[in-house]
Amino acid sequence: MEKNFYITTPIYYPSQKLHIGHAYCTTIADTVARYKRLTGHEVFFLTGSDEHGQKLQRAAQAHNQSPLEYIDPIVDSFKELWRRLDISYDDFIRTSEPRHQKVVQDFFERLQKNGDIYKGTYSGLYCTPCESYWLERDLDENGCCPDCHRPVEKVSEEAYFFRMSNYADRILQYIETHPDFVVPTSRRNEMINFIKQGLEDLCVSRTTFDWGIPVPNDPKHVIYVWFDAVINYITPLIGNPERMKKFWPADIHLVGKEIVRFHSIIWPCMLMAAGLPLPKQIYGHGWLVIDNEKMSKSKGNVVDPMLLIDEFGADAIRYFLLREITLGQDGSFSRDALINRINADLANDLGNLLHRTLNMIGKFQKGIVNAPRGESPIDQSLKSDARSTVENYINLMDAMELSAAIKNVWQFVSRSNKYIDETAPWKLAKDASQAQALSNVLYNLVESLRIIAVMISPLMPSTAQKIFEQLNLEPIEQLKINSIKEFGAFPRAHAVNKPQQLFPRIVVD
RNA sequence: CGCGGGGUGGAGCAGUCGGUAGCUCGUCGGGCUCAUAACCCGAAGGUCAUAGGUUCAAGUCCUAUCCCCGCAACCA
Repeated sequence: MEKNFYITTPIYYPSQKLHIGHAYCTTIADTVARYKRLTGHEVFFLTGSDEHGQKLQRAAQAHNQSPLEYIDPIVDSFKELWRRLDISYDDFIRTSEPRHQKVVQDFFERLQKNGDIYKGTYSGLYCTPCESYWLERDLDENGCCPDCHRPVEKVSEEAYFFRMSNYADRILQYIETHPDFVVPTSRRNEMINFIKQGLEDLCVSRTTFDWGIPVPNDPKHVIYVWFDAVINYITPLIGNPERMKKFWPADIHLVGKEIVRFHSIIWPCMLMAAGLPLPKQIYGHGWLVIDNEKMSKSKGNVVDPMLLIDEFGADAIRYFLLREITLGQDGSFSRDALINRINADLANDLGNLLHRTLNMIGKFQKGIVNAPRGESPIDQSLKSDARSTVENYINLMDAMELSAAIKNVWQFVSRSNKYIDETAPWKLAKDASQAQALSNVLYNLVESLRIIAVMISPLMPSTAQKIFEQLNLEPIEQLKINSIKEFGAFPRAHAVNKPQQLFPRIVVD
């Protein structure tokens, strides 16, 4: 069994604050990373920021700042968001860092030496006031610059090109022969179709601005941001042969559907040219849609994840994003749906299960979990459901079916609530001759809660820890999946704590 | 004919290899009293966008049509 696991998120562009969509993507990656740690993998989880390009240079100028003066606080806000969201990344790449620049320049030179990067002429439609190239289809209805609506002119300039056309056949064949390389299938089909339309060489340098990584030995050119950006995935590894061996090729590049192309065509072609192995999988997730509309600044419907965390807590947001939305498809986000999930699933089902269980142990057994002895058919059925839930959980998580895996856990939460109804501990408590039966029921409930807590720990790390604290168990941090494969590991003659609400119900007026 | 995705009870969604159409919320009725007005059980509600076709059998495969959405080389 492969014991190393490398997962990445896109590196986000610090031209504005991150929105709920970025949080969605990073939450998926974090949950997968935590799950892999739970199953005994050594995990490397990378995220970062993509800091070059004309757009950022302009934004900085507009604020009368140098690019880094402008970018630094925004990148700090990224890191603050990830801290608040409990994102367990192992490294954070900033493409402006020297370690990255060096890797990019080395990469560029390597391709130059192979003859895969050559100097040519780029010709396009240029708007001088905006200092921007446009394609024919970008132009406004009068054939003018879409930004300033002034005429554009045809110009050409010297530029470097990556000989991507040479790799078109190979990447096409690779995608066709590796069904799991681009996921989901809809994206894979899209890529196959795209390549079949023909791949042109890619212009990989710019001279119209200078905020970027200089082309080696030709510093009036800077390297194209996408060429620069995708290389981030190997930056933390390539200088360290041991790490490289452990974690490259990456297991999953998790990306949004709109940039699948860069990751499943351009980046692999670059890797082939450099003689490096290709990542094992590009996973293109869907978008969050707000009230049936794409989220965008101009529509004013951008959702700020930080405000949501302030109001509802990180775990509730994480739960909602992963439970509500089928990975790979678009999903809708709304405040009503979020509150609904929190109340129904987190407060009523899970929170209340813990609360009523601990309350009964306090009331009926002075807060002590007694050793179980013997079992009824109902007990047996609960235990067998626990086992099959863990089994399904592992299968679904391994298949990246996060939503289905979580749903499966919640079926067991319901099962546990039903178990309380079936066994009616409050009746057993009134009959001294049923003391052992009562102990068995309460034991099975805390054991079920322990198992549930471990299963949700990749998804809701702090909730899982809170459950462990209330059960008075050791910290959950280092636990592995094996600890829940058998029912009955909960300690005996064990004092638990008084219940506290995990998720208060949210009252909507 | 640029490419792709989607149309499933009131709402939001799942549906693998074709084999009795499911889940959550909501609605209605019942049960319980340990619990966060929570929990458990039951019921109503769908000609699976439309029209054809293949098949013993189609939400699922094929063809055509209508509608919605995204991408198109800088928006997760």
